[in-house]
Amino acid sequence: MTEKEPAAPPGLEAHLGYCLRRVSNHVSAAFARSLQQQHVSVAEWVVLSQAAVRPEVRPAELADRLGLTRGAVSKVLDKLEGKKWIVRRTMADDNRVQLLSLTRQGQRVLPQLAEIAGRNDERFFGCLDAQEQDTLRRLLLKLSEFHCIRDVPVE
Amino acid sequence: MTEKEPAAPPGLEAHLGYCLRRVSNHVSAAFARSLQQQHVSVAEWVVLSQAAVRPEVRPAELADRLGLTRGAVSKVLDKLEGKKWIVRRTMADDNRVQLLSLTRQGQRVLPQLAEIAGRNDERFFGCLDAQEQDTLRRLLLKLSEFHCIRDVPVE
DNA sequence: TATTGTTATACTCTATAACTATA
DNA sequence: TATAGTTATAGAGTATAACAATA
Repeated sequence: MTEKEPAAPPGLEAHLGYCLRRVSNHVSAAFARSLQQQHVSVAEWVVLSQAAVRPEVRPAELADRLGLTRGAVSKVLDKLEGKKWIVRRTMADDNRVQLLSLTRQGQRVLPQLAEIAGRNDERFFGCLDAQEQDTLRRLLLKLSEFHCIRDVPVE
Repeated sequence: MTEKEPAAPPGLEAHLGYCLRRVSNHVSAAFARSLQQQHVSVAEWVVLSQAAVRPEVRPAELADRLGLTRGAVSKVLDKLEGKKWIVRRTMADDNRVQLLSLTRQGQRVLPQLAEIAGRNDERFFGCLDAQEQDTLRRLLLKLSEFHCIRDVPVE
């Protein structure tokens, strides 16, 4: 018996990164489909969530935090503004800067979207018991912290 | 004190799916960048790996397995054939069908790409000890099996 | 000049569906 | 008619870089 080759997994499954991606893509795709039924993209959900958590956030800060260009953020904001979920206000001191905030409608919609995310989580991770879920979360957080992953994933 | 709100995580981090995606996107992006330095896309790496594991595989089977359309697979094959890493042979019994196989050059390149994947894994998951890595793999496999995830992720 | 946000353009990846050829 | 693979077209999403307004 060799030590290195498990013989069964035919190459790709040997890589942890591959296993992670396979599972992650599956959950994310399901989530994206659920959102899409409400005509919401993942980027919109992430931007809306971030704007809710950081009142008066600026587009530039969102771009940094999300790992997108300002142009890309600008377009997402166009969509969210079109839905009347956020408003862009010009800062009094510096007219170049925009301050973002959720409208009442945006505040009402956010928990509905969060519930979609919650249901998606439940459906997918429900096959793990509480302790396993905890372990998984702990390992993911350890990886996040070790590598200083602060970016909010959009794609 | 409320029971539901952990107060600290501001919304997004409450979702396991979100944590998973954040970590997965980070590893995958790093991997994609490493591959790109060799002018190889993730889709090309996946298709090449699959063709190596299943000699004489047909494009249609790859499309099913990868969750892509046949048209998309056709284009990836064009690229791989252009690099002389695979060849398409017409099946003798049925001229509609193609049988794929790696060229000698493709066979030589594959382990080099696998090493890139390996190094990427090591760099990223190295902060977990052997047991933690094992636990993570076990949890991911459990999720894969429970949800019958067979698709090989491409994006 | 430097900075914030917008826009014009192009690129990549993928799907849909029409198409060719074989069966 | 049905099937395997290709190709034409279109759409989503993003980046790059030129741009306007402001500082």
